Amino acid sequence: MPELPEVETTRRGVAPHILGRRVERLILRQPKLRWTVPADLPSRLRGQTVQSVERRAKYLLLGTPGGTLLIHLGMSGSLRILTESCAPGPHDHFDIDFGDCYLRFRDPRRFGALLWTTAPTASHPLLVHLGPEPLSDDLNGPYLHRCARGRRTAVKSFIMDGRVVVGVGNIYASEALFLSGIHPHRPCGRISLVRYQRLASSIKQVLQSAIEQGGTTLRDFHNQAGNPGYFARQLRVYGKSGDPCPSCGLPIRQRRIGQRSSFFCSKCQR
DNA sequence: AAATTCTCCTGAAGGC
DNA sequence: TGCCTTCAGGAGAATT
Repeated sequence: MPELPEVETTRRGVAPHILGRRVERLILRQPKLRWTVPADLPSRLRGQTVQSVERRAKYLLLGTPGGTLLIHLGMSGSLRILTESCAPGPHDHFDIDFGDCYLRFRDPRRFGALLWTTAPTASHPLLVHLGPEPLSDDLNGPYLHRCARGRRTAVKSFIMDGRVVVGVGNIYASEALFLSGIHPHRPCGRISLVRYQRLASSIKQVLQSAIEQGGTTLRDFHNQAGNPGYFARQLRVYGKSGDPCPSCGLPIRQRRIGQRSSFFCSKCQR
């Protein structure tokens, strides 16, 4: 599933193809996504020029003179650049036609989104309450420690809360907590500043190395095949229930925290 | 206010 | 082989 690293990889992959390009038309085949795409979006988008391709959290933001297009890949979404016509499959919900190339959105589970806003994106309801980007200096130990003060929620749910920090999905939450030796179930308000400093750098480390893997996907971005190696990430605990802990050898445990599968070592993580 | 539960959807995996 | 059930998951909305 697209995590922040893959959204960033997608951004870098599509940007050179669509920056400065004029939208000939939006072909909307399936408007029922996470939110129903307004029927007038194709007419609003026609003729707009893409001036910027940015990312905020897991949202892709295509800036045009008339407004901004927000795209979210949800659980199963992907964007591809097509340079020649290719018959759409059943889950190819929209194409943005730039004349000599298309940006095609595919999303089998339809948890993704396509939205349009004419207001500044920073004030958009979906973005305004978002916490800092994980790879920015705004995410640091003191910040997390301060945010967690007085709260009793499990630290894993805490770091997956987009109001605290964005882009830490279920997989990377387990990985970052393992790297920093913190038990995912520990109340977030009962963790020292020093441990939060370690957690902040673990989050950055795990996301940064995943972005570097995303670079592999980037190279054959045009391939039909999808994401070679994407699932072959060096995961230490995620999905490894029963496997030996890479550090101490005890079996990795699995438990649901906040309706999400969580993986950890009960000896190495306290 | 904070925390938990519900919801959208379909492909994959497991059971029989 | 194939049908049926269960589960996973991002994140906003609803509920407690």
